[in-house]
Amino acid sequence: MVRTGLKLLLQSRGYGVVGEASNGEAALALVAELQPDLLLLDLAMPGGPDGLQVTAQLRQRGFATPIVVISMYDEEALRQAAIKAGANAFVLKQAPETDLLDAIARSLPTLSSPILTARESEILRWLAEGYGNKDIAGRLNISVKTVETHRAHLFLKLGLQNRADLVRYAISQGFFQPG
Amino acid sequence: MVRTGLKLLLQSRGYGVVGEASNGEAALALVAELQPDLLLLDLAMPGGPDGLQVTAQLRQRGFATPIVVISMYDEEALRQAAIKAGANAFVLKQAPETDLLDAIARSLPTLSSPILTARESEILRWLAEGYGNKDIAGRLNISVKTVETHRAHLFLKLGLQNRADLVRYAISQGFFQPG
DNA sequence: TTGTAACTCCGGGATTTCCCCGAAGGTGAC
DNA sequence: GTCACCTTCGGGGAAATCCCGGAGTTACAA
Repeated sequence: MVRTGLKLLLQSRGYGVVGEASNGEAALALVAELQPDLLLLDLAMPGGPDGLQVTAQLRQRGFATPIVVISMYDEEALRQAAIKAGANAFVLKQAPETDLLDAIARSLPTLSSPILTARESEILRWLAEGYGNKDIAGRLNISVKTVETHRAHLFLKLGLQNRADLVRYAISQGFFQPG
Repeated sequence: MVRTGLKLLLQSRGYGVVGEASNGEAALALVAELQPDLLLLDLAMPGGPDGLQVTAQLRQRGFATPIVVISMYDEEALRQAAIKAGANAFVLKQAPETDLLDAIARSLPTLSSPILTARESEILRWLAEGYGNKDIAGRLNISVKTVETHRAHLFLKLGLQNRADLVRYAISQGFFQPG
């Protein structure tokens, strides 16, 4: 449940979640299998190795995967232990989500999403809101043809096929909420 | 952070989140102020009254607000205490999100959305996925005209204007995830 | 039995919108 | 200068949309 919530949070900010594990054993196996760009790890896990041990294990096995550790307890000792074990960041569960997103962003310096020009982003918003090419052209005082060109570039850059994809992409990027 | 995740999870299923509180005091005040349709309550909260106490307090004050309690610990005594205090459901944090959604659905019996026929729901899915009328007609072995009829009915019933609205509606109803 | 209403299916025809092709001017980098 | 990119635009064909309209089925009520 909590994992699903976090997953949605991450997806809403444009991150893809390639795997989930409910315990330390599974986490270790999954990291080896999926080679993710980043690992989000809860210190407290049921049975088996806890977050600290998973972190240490991964580092011992040579994985450089950035690790962001989440903890329910705000104790300096825990923080230092996590960092010492090899974690890149330590975030409290009680902290606002911006803390987590900042920590992830800091730990993921090189990831980039397709780069859209200002005009393309603008038109993406309108398209995803459901406006037709003609409406958008009117608002921006350009021709329908120009809007179509930008739309085509959006499809190309984002690898999308249709407007529904565009809506989902915009939602996943946090442009707005579905409801 | 966790609250934001849960919020997204709920929103992705069509529920609106009208308020959030980080402790028991604030929760009590917010429920009185906002009169929500349902209260999602963590048993463990920092300082002040915990989830059990908040539940009991609300019932003593005459609030009939359905309460779904979330707990990290799978102990029968806790479950019984929560129910006895007046909670409508008890869900474990480790449980899959469907448990939470089921519990909420059970506690919110009277909420309804527009009634779609089987065919309409089917076509809504395809439309929201981004398929064209022609594709859908081919898949379902019906004519494009029929697809258009169902689409028109969907717009009428749901009060929507365009396909983007349809996508957002489908997402908000949990037909699929945006990402 | 006879409406009658809802669902599902389909067509014609006019209109609008979308989509794929190419292309031209401007800007900035090398 | 050349090259890449952004932004702008048009032609032409495909698709979707928006008006109508009707027909067969089921189900339920008068």
